[in-house]
Amino acid sequence: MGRSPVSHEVATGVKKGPWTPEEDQKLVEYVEKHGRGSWQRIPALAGLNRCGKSCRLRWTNYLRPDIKRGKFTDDEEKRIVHLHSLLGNKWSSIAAELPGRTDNEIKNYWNTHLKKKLLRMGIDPVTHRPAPANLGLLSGLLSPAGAAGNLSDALKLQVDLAHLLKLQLVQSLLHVLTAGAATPNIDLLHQLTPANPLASSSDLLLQSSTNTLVPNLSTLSQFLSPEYASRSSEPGMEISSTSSFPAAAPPPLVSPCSGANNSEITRPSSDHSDWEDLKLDDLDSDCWKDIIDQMPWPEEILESSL
DNA sequence: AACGAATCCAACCGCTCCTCC
DNA sequence: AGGAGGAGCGGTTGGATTCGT
Repeated sequence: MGRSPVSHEVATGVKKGPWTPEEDQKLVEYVEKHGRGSWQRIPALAGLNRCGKSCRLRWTNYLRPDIKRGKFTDDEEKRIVHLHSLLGNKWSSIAAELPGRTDNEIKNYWNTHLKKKLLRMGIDPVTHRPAPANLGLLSGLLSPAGAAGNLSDALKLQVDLAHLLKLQLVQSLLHVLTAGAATPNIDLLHQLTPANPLASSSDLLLQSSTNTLVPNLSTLSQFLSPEYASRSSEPGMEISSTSSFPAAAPPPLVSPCSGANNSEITRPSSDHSDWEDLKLDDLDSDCWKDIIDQMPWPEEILESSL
């Protein structure tokens, strides 16, 4: 496995390629006895003909005692997808949320399994939005030329697209509320609930595990939709404001790098189907103008996906 | 059974970031 | 302030393994 051990003796005499069991043993024994210290000095001190970088990599990706080996569980898969939607290719940050897994392992698993899985589901693994090809198909069917085909299929797809855009709209709303800042836009949050007795700061905001403030989706959802609010309190439907995600967390449809601070996981998650239940039609208050102004319009959403 | 294609994943490379002086 | 050196990160490579014909 890996690279061939032959012809990797560079001019410096430092060995490259796969590690032998003897080398592994030397490194493990040294680190267990003396701790990590300086990786640059470890090869000489441990009696290894390797560069420090190679030792660090071998230790962190393979020899570390707390490494969990074996297949990824469904829960781990979901968490990787969810975290990737928030953080992008920040493999070390993703690995930090999955005890026992290394960034290299997660990266490999993403590239070999999860990326393909998402593509099969029609989701773009980069943006976590529906794949461009699907959107193109849908928008094509909505045009007069496209509607010339099977009408019921076209109507069904039109409904799907409407759901899709509504979903994107709500995701964008949350993005505006949480985007790129340690604190959400408190003014907008208050405008959301002008006549709502619940609308105190403590009701609207929660403190996350990273000590940043995030919108309290439970309160907001009561304003948005009583039906949603009741469902979100059901077991398994709780909205989390911490970095511990619900088991059924879907891949959000927002871009992972669209202005949000990647170092902080502050965006709450919820179940896909719940978003579709949101009743945007019920909302006719002027307070939405500011929020809508900050959102990408559907055309822009489509353009950015195509 | 034999062969080529596809897939997997450990390890390397080059770059950036951080710390120290 | 800025240069040097070390640590860490993300992307890529390529041999081993598995799959398909």
